[in-house]
Amino acid sequence: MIDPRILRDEPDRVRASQAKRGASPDVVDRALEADTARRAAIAAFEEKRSAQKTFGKQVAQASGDEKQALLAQVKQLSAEVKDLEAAQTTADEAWTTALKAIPNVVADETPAGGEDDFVVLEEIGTPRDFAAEGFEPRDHVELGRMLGAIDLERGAKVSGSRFYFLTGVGAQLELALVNLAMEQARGAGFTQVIAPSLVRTEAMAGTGYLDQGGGEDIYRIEGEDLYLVGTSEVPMAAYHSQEILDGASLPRRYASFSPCFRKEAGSHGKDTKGIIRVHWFDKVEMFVYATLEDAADEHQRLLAWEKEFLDKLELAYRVVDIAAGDLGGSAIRKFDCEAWIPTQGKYRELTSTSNCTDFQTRRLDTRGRFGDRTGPIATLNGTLTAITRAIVAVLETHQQADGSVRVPQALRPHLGGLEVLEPVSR
RNA sequence: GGAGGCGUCGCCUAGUCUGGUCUAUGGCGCCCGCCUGCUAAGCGGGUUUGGGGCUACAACCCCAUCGAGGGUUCAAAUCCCUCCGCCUCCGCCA
Repeated sequence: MIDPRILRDEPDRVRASQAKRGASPDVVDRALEADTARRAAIAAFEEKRSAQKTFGKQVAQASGDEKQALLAQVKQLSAEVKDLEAAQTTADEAWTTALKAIPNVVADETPAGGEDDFVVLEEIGTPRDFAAEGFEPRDHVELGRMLGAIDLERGAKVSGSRFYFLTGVGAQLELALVNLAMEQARGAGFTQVIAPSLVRTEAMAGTGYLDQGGGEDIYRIEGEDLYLVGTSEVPMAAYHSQEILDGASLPRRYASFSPCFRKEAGSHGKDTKGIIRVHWFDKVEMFVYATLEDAADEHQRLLAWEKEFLDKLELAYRVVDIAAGDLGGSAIRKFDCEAWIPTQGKYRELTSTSNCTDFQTRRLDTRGRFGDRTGPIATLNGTLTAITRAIVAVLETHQQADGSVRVPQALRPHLGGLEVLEPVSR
């Protein structure tokens, strides 16, 4: 949730942000009304409660008839306190609901508009010209089959559509990518984490995911208060919930591995072929707790680390500044790195990094201690590598005419020195 | 999964049976000051968090906060219920 002070003191800033997202400003006024009502309810309750407490002390000291007389008087007061407390609770819940309905206030730099209004910040590398090389590129499905790396048929047989098995060099490739990512993260001072991929409602709601379309894309475990996470951003955001972190310890950087589960409910018919869009994949995610002042700079650093990794995979990609309407509700700004996918003839998202400022920490009750006071802190997240999409980009980009795939230099040490993935006969 | 025990303001801890000066005890740690060639020791003071009022987001006043949420009561750390977590034993298992 956003800072209530911004809502109170600068409601127009919030309205402007809503406009930039292409969303209604009504939520702002509803929240302001709820705030006024809540504060009135608090004042009413506290006044009566204070009177009740004073009375209670007299009761404790009195005895006999005097005590009975006091008890008779205070009984009515007690009933009033109870009603006012209930009213306060109701008003407070209404306020929280209204406040949570407001997405984060987007950054000034964030482009206005929707999905198609992104701004390309830079293009790195040059897409391979297969025509000039004299052969037609195979897509990752065919390459995966030839290499014995990806088994979609059996994935569908066992688990249904949008599932896969990684086999042989495919499995090796995943572990190599994970190791390369973790190695880089470790070198940059990140704490490596293996995070739980099932979390409680509290954690899932804290990141803001349940508010976006009511969690349509999220798997829930039947009969239990557990959700399967779509990213380890969720457990890592909840990791320090209800904690006060030493301000001097910031930024705290985590590189977290976890499987990710997504229903992909809203993407029927999209990317049905291959492993571009699947119900489950593994991912190494960077997650950072930082000061509010440092958050924008840290966001750039996360982007730099993402680029460093894509450079190691020797991919052609571009960096995109996502428009306000296409941001998650938690983020004020988001950069995607999109790699060139030869057989699709376009750039596809491989990594994504968001600056969520204090939006998540407010919900999850994570604060910082700065000297003798406590204050809000920021969270940021960024993909180091999402395995399936990395595999797609690597296979398609580095394929050779005979269906073999050249292994990028940086990956070789993690594949036992393997320089080329060769087709296998099955 | 079964049985039992436990959860107090950074850490440890008193208090819970017998509800009411608990505005929660004491120790450790930490912070400020005094003392002191320096350090240590000693002495004095301070030290949960959130919210509301008023305001300079100070001071001050008030409310809540004893794992969480309900309930009983004039009054709950204390009694009752539900949930969560931890520990011990048993069962099961990678």
